[in-house]
Amino acid sequence: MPHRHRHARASIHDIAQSAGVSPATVSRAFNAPELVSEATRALVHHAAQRLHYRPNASARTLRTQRSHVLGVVLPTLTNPVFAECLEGIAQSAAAAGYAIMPHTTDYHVASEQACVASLQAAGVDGLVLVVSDASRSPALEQVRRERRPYVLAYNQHPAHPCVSVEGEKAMATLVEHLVGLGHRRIAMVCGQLHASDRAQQRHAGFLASMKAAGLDPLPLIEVPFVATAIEDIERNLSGPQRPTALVCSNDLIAIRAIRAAHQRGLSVPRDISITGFDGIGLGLELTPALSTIVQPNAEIGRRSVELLRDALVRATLPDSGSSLLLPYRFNAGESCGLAR
Amino acid sequence: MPHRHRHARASIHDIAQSAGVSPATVSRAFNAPELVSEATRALVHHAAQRLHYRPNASARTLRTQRSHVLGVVLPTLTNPVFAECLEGIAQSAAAAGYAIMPHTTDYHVASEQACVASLQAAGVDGLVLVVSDASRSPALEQVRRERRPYVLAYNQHPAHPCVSVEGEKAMATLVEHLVGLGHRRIAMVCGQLHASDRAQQRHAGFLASMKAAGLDPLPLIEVPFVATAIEDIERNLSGPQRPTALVCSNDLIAIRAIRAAHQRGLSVPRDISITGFDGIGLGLELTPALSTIVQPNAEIGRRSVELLRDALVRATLPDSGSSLLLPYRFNAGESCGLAR
DNA sequence: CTGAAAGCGCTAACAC
DNA sequence: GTGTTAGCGCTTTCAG
Repeated sequence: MPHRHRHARASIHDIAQSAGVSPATVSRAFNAPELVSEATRALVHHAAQRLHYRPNASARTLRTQRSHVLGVVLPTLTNPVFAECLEGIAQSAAAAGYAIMPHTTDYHVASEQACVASLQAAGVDGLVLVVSDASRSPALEQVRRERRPYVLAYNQHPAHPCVSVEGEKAMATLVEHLVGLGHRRIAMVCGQLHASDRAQQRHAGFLASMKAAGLDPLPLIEVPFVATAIEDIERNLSGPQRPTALVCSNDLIAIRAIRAAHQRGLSVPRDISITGFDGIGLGLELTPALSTIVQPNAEIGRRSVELLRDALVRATLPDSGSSLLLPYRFNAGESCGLAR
Repeated sequence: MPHRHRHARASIHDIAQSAGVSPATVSRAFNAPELVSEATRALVHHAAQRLHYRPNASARTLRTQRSHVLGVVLPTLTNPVFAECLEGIAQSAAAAGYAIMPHTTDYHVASEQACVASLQAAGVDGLVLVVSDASRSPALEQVRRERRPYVLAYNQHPAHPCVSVEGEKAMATLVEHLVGLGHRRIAMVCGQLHASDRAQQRHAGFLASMKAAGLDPLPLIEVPFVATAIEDIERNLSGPQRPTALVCSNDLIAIRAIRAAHQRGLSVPRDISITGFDGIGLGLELTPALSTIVQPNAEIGRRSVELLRDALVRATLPDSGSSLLLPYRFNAGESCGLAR
């Protein structure tokens, strides 16, 4: 078979031969140029360019035990929060010379663990994770079995290195805003509460600030399935004691709540106020613009990577002491109005 | 230093020793079990389990010249279209035993090429790409320099293997819908037309079907920057000859157009009709729900991976002959109404 | 400043 | 069915 090797990639050996030096020198010319004389360095670089040389990543990884790949485990990319975060991760990883390998779990706890195992097998140098519940997570146990740095994004837990915002406090801001607008009958809407520690924290913040305001929260509205979420919410929007405000555990749910309200013939914010949480880019461009907590989603991703990279260069594991609480901001938006 | 190797990962050698067989047998037990007797297979698996053995990916890659990693190049994850597509890619890649490495280009053509180069260096087995313009793309030339399979997603070009929908035809559906509602003064809104072959195709479809309807298209409204898009659109919405319908090149722009209309005091769809394109999940849940072309975004990702995987198992390169045109559907939505 | 040699962990001929 | 051997492409002592 002719031309079998026509497109075979040049190896360090080929460069060495072509430049008339040893493979070791070629390696040095790239990885420790200061150890090589200017002349040979030029020789090597020319040969490399001529032959389109690219060092073979797996050979290097095998030898150095460093893959320069970071693993990422996220619930889904269908929620823009995580897509925005991943974009941040991708950016800062690329800037630091790392590639990323993302996996999505679709909120399945078992899948979280499988993703971690698969990434460990792939030999990633570190992990950024968004887990359902940091306090009891098989995935995190799996992570800790190996000596590899990891950082949690969005999760907030004293036993782990986390990059997050203060969800409980942020939620208080929303409730206070609504109370200030005269709302008294306020209900919270969330997905499956038990499936997300973030939702739980936001719920805790909701309860606490309702109490502080001397108000009784209306019964929690749980909408476990996307397909039926709008109807589920709608069902809670009738009767004389219907809520005048809905506090949603995230922006996606808020968007569905707005739709539910409209289907009930309620205008937002005139007849009912609705708040979100997350600050997805789209939410701010909607009409009405979402009243929500804007988290720095891309920044959460970027900072997670930075923590990892720091740990990697120092050959130390990040611990809960390196956790970061990033500032959020309240977007008044247009989906809240005076109670009537 | 004691315990230096306490957490070192077990190698195939360790398993061999522990099971009392040769490394080759261990390898076979995993990769070609039928070549190994039941008894030794059990022996090996027990040893592997005991020592938490995970085959080292880079060693395997180095040896077999197959990384089982697919590279992905996308404009951004901030547009849900691509996030949904990446989710599809991630799913089917995982199902087929592949990991993925995504890179984002933020629509920069130079960055596209850099991403490809970096993925090639990383040794990916194949590439899924969404490029700005398939007809003149340095990234694609870079790809073709190496003998690795690649597939374009969303791009539609006769010289490349593509997974896409018929953008031009789909756009006609939208225009016909508007014309059927009595609209005569219709304008198209898009980002930078020259920066995207998809926008160009949609624009061509717009022009063609306007012509077919015997209508003169209003001047194209280009909104190059996200930050000023809403104002840019707003500026085109006054005067007696203002458009009664806006055809937007994608859903994100449609959302901004809706906002622009509202800021001008125009109600959608009563005073003005607006169409999108893409079918992002969110768009269908908005109020008003977007009138748009729904592309099977996750499916586009999945099928791209399938094409790649087929090529990989057959050791053949996919060519333009394997291109796939996936069905789209028209979502009437609520953002279009009768012209008035 | 440069080269020789060993080996990272794995798989695939080839023997037996 | 199983073992032996060689080598994928690279980096890193160790000599010189």
